[in-house]
Amino acid sequence: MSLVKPRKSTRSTLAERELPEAGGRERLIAAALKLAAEKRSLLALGVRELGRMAGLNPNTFYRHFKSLDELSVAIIDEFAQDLAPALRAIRLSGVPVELVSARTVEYVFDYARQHPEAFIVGVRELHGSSGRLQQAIRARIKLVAAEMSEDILATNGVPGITADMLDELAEPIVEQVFHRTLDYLEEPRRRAELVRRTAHFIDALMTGAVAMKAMNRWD
Amino acid sequence: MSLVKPRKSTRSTLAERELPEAGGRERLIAAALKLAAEKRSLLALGVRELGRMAGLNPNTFYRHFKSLDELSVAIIDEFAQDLAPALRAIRLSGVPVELVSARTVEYVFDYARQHPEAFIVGVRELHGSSGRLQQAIRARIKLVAAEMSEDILATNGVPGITADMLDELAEPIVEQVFHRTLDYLEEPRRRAELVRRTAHFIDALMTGAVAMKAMNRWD
DNA sequence: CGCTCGCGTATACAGTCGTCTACATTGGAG
DNA sequence: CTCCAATGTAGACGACTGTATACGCGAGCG
Repeated sequence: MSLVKPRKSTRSTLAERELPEAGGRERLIAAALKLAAEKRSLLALGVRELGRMAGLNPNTFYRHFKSLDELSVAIIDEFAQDLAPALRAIRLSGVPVELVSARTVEYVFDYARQHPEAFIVGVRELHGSSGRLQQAIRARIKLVAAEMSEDILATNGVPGITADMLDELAEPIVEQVFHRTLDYLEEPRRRAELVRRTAHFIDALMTGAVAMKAMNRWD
Repeated sequence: MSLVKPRKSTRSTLAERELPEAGGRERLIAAALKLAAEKRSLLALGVRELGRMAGLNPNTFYRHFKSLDELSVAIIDEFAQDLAPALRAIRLSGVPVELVSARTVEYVFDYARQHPEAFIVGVRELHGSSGRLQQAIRARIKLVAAEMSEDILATNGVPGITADMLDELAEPIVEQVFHRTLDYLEEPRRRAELVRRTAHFIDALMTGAVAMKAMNRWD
């Protein structure tokens, strides 16, 4: 058994990420998010402007990433990992069914408040010109939607709704919540209303689908 | 009464727009749409790349537009004018109520097929980094949504629905249709399904809102 | 100790950029 | 006819770009 002490590098641990002396990679990621939220799509950023924003020489970029494409994918991966399990926890938490929508929406919106740039950039790239980034983000949306569907069926959260129906409705719902995070970030005075409206939207969609099925208008 | 013959210029009429010899302005607009649909936001395009795409010297851009911002607004104005009246015509046309959603969705999707770049760019800029363009596009969405609300109420198209409820629901509906145009453009094999699903979405949302109101769950 | 690797910097180069200035052509008005 | 406006081109300039190459430093290993 090899007892090799790992080589220490400037790749920071999670704790270090919160320090101003974070490593080059993290500084470039933070710089990219900030610039993409303010200016242009991740893939339209410049290596030199990234370097300036990160307080690094532009060439340092190539020490960590082969391309802007690789940087972009790394960013999406980084932010997509925490959210889905937390949403699932809310849905399986025993919150009264009538409140699940509002609680979930609140959670997502507050998460967006903690990572505003990630959400801004996420929504932007979902509709951007890079098919690859779109697909990466859409895959995450599909995952959240699939879990949501499973949970709703498992808990009988919406009596009368079927897997087929959720197959149609889950993604538009997740997407709508995703979009509304930007409103939530931009309009602090309307926050309570946005939560209420978004929860209404979800509940109305589910309720209507069930009613339409009962009337044989869901084919 | 002054009988002044209007000065002829290279500003083309609508018929001329379809000729390869269209004027500089139209060529720049077409070039901008094409580039923005393929590459980057309108405001991130370059004057020289526009010139190249339009087959013009880059300086010609400044003969027609003060800035990329002005070009962008001109593009949005150009494409927003035809759609709203046509949608209204469908809603007021006497089509059976159960079919209005599908007919409207079909019309919008086919319109998008005739102007693919405009829709691609429209959705992109709706979520882009230019607050001004966002607002311009959102204003058009609000207009379509407001007219839709009026028409639904005037024709009693959705019995039980109120102006308050439509105030919440109309824009998400219009926005959803707008977004789905891109799927319609990108996935020809799924076109019938996309029409059906989008119409379902609209009908379910309305039906659900009415049912929730009847249950006193719409506050 | 010397060597290697990771990560940072500096310099350089060729290319591209926006925009300025000047010029040219055409059509229409007086 | 001359003059002016609209619209197009060419050349120039300073600034900026991505990326190649070289160098430097510190940590860790043998």
